[in-house]
Amino acid sequence: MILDLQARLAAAVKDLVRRDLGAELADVSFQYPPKAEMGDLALTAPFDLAKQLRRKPREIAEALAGPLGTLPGVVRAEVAGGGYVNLFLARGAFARELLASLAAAPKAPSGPRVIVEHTSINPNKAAHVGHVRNATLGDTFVRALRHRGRTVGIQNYIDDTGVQVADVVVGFRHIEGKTLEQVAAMTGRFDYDCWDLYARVGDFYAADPSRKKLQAETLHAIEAGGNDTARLAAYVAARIVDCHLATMERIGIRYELLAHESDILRLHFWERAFTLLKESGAIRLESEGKNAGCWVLSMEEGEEDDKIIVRSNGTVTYTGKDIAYQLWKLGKLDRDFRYQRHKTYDDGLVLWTSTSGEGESGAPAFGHADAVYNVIDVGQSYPQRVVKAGVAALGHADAAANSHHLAYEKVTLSPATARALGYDVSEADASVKVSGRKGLGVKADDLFDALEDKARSEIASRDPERDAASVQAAARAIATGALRYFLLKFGRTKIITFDMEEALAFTGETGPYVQNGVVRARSIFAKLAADGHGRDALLERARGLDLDALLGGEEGGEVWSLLVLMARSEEIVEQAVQAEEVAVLAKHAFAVAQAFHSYYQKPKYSVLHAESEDLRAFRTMVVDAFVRQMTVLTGLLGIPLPERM
RNA sequence: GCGCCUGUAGCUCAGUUGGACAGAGCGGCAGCCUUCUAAGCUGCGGGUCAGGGGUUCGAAUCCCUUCAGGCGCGCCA
Repeated sequence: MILDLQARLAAAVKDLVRRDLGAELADVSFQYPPKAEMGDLALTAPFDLAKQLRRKPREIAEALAGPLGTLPGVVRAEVAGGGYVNLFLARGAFARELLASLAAAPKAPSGPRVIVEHTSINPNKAAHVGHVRNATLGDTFVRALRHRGRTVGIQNYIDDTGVQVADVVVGFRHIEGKTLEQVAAMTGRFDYDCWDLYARVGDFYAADPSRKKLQAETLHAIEAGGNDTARLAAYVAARIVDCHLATMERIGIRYELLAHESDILRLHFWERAFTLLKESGAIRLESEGKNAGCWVLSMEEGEEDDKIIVRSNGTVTYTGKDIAYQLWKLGKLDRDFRYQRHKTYDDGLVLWTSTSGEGESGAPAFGHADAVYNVIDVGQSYPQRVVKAGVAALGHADAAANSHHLAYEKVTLSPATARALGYDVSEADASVKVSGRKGLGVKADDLFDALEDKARSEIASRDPERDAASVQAAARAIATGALRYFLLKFGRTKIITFDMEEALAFTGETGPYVQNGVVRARSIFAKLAADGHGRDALLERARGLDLDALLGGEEGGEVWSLLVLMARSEEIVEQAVQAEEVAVLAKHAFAVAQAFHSYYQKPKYSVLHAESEDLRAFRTMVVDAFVRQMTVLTGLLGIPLPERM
């Protein structure tokens, strides 16, 4: 909401500068004074103008302060520091505007069409914490994009023909000697069983390197299709994907399309892309040198080596296939998948899957995006740059510019956590790498179970009488909030050294802290109702209050700083989208909750025991605004709000 | 060798396009529950922003350089 105000003020400031100083300001940026007493918005224009006008910032600030103080919505302006102009806003009007914006319905998506691809776990074993980091980042980014008006499609890419799936198939066939029927008859945690089996396959190859040829044969059979090996692989991948979907749904993460590698192969996306790349001259056939016989793509920037797209034996590299797929996402490949319904979520959202067989009618238009965000770990930066270069080389400069790699760092394990998982860790190690090959990692469901258990026991220690269903619902919400906040509070370029004890924290800068703020606020309404005060009547009464007066003074000042912080929310969401950094959202939600906790704590600001009906109405209004704002913010973070903690 | 990322309080991390005395959580110490649930609040202590140089009215932030750690650079996927 503060963005609108800033835009209005910026225009006024430009006019003023033009009229009084005869100078042009390109941008007017606002900052926030370090202390609330210093003002509500800080204008840095005098610094920007200093060079242009060859005058001291302070002098310019003094010249501007007078007229700035008379702008609409501003009650006074003060010069501060070396040349800031601090604006004091008209509190009543500002508060009314904020309240109106919080009451308004969210706007329907109308902006550019965007695809976000995230999760994309190899379908051969259970998901681990690192995968949850990917999914949480992607899911939260989607929520932020939608909030800012983008039309977003969520895709999860399934590499069902890769070497990882082949390895598990080798395990089933050659270690365990199982047929498809026997595998299908397995009960229990299939993804966990495959996790262990995958680790055993690593040992199996290591014990006799000649066994590696089983991997090659299996991979070949999977690609060829129409045989028992391929059918087993398809079964394993499909069943694991369903495990992953169930795991992610526990923390509120859903998808709209499962795009399968096998369909990209069968529908010949690559062949079409190859034709386009050759025709446009984007790739060239090398006749000599180390890459003789290969089709290569020149990397634009720097002295980088050419990237091989088609090998001298005529087969395409992984990166080549990825270029084809990216072209499809951007609507630059005149091929399409066919689609089938995979499942319907309980709220009616349909998850579609790609297919190369018969398609079903009713599928929305997938692909054809104006912008694409691929959420993939930072290790894939180079291939992602190649994909982008490939799109650009085809002459799609805009599409290439709109191809984003949302790169994030890995999750490693703290020595303590690795030891708890039964691994020997030397004293010197600061962290331990997760390894699917070794079966070393914290499984997502195990972590979530641990969080739920902890939440249940915390609840039980506070309220032993509470009924089981209510405990379960709250425990689930708290576990989700704790996990999502934990994974979101770090910047995405930061390696997270995962420590079980730290992840299980429910106090301090955590999801439960944020949730608890809202729960406490809501409990005020319940108490009010029990005491015979209607919330709606109080809110109605608040409409008639003199907010300028109430927002002055000691309590008013505290409320005012809470309102200003809340008003920054839209700006923060936009920042998260622009900087592709959702951690700022998490930090902001925490800051708002913190400001509220501090205010709420003081008995003298009690809503229930307010000195007058007007004060009660005023405080009710504040609490209501906080709940509304936090509902938006926690919704963006995917942090559910339990009825009670 | 080239490229990217990271280095800020004892620990884990924030720090917007350069801006006002460098912030939070945890841990430590001292307090606050017949008071809207204490998963909370208040106070105290804690920093040569890895080192050095430069640009600027102003640098944790930009440039150069050194050091330390991580990742990437394959006719693997």
